[in-house]
Amino acid sequence: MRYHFNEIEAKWQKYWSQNQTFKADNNSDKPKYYVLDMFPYPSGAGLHVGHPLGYIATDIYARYMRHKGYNVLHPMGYDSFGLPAEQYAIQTGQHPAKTTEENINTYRRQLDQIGFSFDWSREVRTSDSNYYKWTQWIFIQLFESYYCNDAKQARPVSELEEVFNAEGNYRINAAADENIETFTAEEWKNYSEKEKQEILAKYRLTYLSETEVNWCPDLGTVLANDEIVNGVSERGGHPVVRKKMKQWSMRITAYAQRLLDGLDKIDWPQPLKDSQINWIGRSEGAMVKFQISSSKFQNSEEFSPLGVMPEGQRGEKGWDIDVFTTRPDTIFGVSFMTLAPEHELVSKITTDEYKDAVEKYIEATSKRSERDRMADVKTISGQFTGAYAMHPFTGKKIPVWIGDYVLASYGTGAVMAVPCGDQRDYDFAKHFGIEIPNIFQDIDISENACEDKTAVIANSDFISGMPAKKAIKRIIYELEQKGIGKGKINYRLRDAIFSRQRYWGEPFPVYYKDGMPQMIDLEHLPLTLPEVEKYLPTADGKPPLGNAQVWAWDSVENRVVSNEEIDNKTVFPLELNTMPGWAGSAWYFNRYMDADNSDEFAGKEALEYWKDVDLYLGGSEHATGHLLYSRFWQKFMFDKGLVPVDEYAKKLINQGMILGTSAFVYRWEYNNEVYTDEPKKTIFVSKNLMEDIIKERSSIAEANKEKKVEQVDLLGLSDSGENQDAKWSHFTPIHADVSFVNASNELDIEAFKNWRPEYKDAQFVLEDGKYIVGREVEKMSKSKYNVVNPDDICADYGADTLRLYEMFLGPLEQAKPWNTAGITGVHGFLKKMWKLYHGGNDGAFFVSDQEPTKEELKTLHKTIKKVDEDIANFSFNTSVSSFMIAVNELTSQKCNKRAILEPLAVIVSPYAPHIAEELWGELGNKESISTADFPIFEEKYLVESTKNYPISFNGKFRFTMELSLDLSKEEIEKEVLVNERVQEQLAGRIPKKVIVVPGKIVNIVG
RNA sequence: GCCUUGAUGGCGGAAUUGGUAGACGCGCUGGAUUCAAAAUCCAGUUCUGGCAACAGAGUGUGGGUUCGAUUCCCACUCAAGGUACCA
Repeated sequence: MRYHFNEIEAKWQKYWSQNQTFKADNNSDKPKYYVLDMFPYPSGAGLHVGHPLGYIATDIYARYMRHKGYNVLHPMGYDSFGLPAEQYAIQTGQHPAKTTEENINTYRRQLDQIGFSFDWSREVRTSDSNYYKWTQWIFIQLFESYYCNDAKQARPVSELEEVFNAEGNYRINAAADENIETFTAEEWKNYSEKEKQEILAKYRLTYLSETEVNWCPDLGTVLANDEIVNGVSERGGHPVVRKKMKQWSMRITAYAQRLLDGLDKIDWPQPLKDSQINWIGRSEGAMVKFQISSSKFQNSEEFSPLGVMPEGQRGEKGWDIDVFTTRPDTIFGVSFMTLAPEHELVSKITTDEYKDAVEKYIEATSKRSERDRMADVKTISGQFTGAYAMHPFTGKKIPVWIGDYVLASYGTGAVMAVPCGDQRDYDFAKHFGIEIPNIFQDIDISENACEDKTAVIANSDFISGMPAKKAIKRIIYELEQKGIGKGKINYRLRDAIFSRQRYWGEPFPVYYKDGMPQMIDLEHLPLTLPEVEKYLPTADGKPPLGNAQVWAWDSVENRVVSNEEIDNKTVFPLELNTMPGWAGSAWYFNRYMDADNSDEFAGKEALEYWKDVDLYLGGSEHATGHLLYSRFWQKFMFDKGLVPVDEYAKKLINQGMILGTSAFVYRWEYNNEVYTDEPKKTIFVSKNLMEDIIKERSSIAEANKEKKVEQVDLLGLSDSGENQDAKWSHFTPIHADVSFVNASNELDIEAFKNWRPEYKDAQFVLEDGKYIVGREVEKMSKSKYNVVNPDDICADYGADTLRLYEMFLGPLEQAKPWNTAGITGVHGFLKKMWKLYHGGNDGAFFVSDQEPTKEELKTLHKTIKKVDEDIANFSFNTSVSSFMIAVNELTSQKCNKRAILEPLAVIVSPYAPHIAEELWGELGNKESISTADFPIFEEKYLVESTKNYPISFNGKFRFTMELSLDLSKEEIEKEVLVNERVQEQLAGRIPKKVIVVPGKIVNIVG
């Protein structure tokens, strides 16, 4: 019987599905183990061989843990809201739900044929209203919560109101370290309901605010910074402008410190932790308040009396500029201040004299996106405002400038400029001829600023002579004494904008009464997406939901009604924005624990049982998106007592990308000037030929250094005369679809010609009658025509071969190129393994019940040991090697013993489950192999009595000697020195020293 | 610039705490089988010299520690990923 993988695989996939073999139980005496993959967005292109890599690794782990006696949860689902389905809907008018459904079906078919042990009964889809009902509910919980800095956790907003009623917000503000205007209990009670709501919004964990965003008018949506390249949208290249919009935001900044601290207790890759640490960007320093003079006061050098700005000189209330600095010790080096052009004080403090210039400058900078400004480091630009601040310690007048090197979004959007201690300030000062006072002892600043923190401070009054650390402490103390500053920890992390002007996302459970947002009660959720005619923004610039006819909330009936009823006093407009892509993925791992629950996002018992993810696997590209937001939501839900742990994934591994091997053909282009009248010819030159030509050309060019080489006919195409004047232009590499190329890089010319009409009549210049393509490793992508489809691999070699080969390619965490040619190796291994069990007549199944030999047991047990270790280290590639070694050895031992082959099937089964199930069945077992225990490694089978010692001379290996392992150091040395070959090597010399490491090596130093 | 990761044959990669570098597979070369091909099997395959035994070199570069370094330390080069006027 031959190894008919297609039949075997179909048979067992059907068996697993019918018997629900991998359904996980929420109640079990076994210990739990939760293995999670990052769920995919179901794109229209389907899976390529890069996608299942991580799923195969987790599937091996899940199956292994089942063999080891764990109750394993291994679920899968779809992150099914997203832009591509919406773009497709805009183009074709098809409802995104429909295309999404179709894509999911394709994904499911593709996943099923690879033989994953997913518990599909727990499937989640973020676009399913039974799921997003709970996403909406979590949003409401965030709205109803604020971050209490005393308790260091989220608390109900109702508690905050109680505090305000009792004592105002003085104490809360002091703890929160926020710039929220203070009020007393009395004042609070006198505020209108609307005023109260506006104040509470400043504390809620999700809130509406005017946010400056990257607005793309053509796409009708807000773009994230990384969706903009060179000032235009990445998708389509449309212009992008900065625009203020009312948006929902998530107060993730409240959790900045806890998100940092939490990293210490989870086993995640250090690079990933580093990028989160970077993203959060904690820096310690101080806030300092600089008072601004009134525009009338312009004349003298200093304000007096020192430190207190006289009434007549001081600017209006609220004109003070707060700055954040990490180097308060350099404050005596301040010679100017710079505000971001967008800073709210700019228009107020600018004097009449400079108004025009400042407006012009702001106009010029607003045209550049923030990212643009940051990318362009070299150009120094700025404008003096005419205003002056007072130095808090010297009373000196400090000119206030604006400059686009200061970013509105970091710190307070203003800096105290210390040109001697900061290179950017230095360059700015040099450029505009501003004074550069030196406040460092024995440091030359004539060329560059001194950013070295070990420099001693000088010329700085009471901190002169102090090292930085001490000076910082002292300055902060003095600032606090004067009441114009304090120590402060600043974070780079910004609150996350949570609104999108798109259709295919979760609707907010929000309607607006008097312009104030109102939440819809849980019992009326889900609030499902309305039907719209067009998926584009409305003519007046509203999001796509603005096209919906039935999108108003009846607050009495508690249901969605037609917009026409808004005139009615109890009917209100619903929110038109939808939630961003990361909303649904920020908590899905909890839903898997109890996916069918319709009363709760997940039941308490299920949450208590599964608790957290033991192993989470996915790409590192989610480091600062999904993996940060989901940690934030988990911490919030933990604070609310909704989940039992505040970090949801104990261990995380980033799988490396599988790269494609692109194929290139080389188009030779004639000089267009010569061929303006001719129909353009397309000639492709075979790779090695092209390389020879290039080489030859450069050597001809070398030989004729002075003469210009213009008329060279290296291809011999000029015989007809028509190409006599052909000038060299160059070779253009063009992607050819990899399916046209065989293993020896030979192009199927006919297939290529039929690919595109413009190649129909192309000419090919061959070598040895073949067209050889060039190859290059790139990201696997449809646009590079280097995508390899797993369907083809499964059909040609089988799912077990695909699974083994993906693991065999290299370490899981490393990026590695795919090359289908190598797949015959692992496929051959499976065939060889099959043969071990089918040594009967005509390849019939045949195993014997004889006692295995010592050698056979040794092979088996060293393999068990290796695979145990490899799986613990996620080193799946080396396991595949050891399977090959085992099968090679057993084959040469002619082993057909049940006592060896039965456990062998079990250890292979996590990797190649179909063939293992089949062999397991043939061995006479009635249950699925997944119920079998993993064989136990026994040391006794590996114990050796002798060792082939490597004998080295001066560290250089020469030959081996077989010696008993019972020998002592001295005995080994004795035996070695009397050996003939050793004597030969020594040639009469007496060794200085003999190093003997029993069981390892002998090294003779002479 | 900063942070992170990496660099080993023609290719993918292996080498547990420093102890025989190149496991395993692909590819390639030769052979068996076959009318032929596929499939299968056997042998060889880091480089240089040599028929061979063997000798020399060798894990990005340069230094160091050590009896012994792919492994540890220092400096550098290159590549990939992340991030960026972060005050």
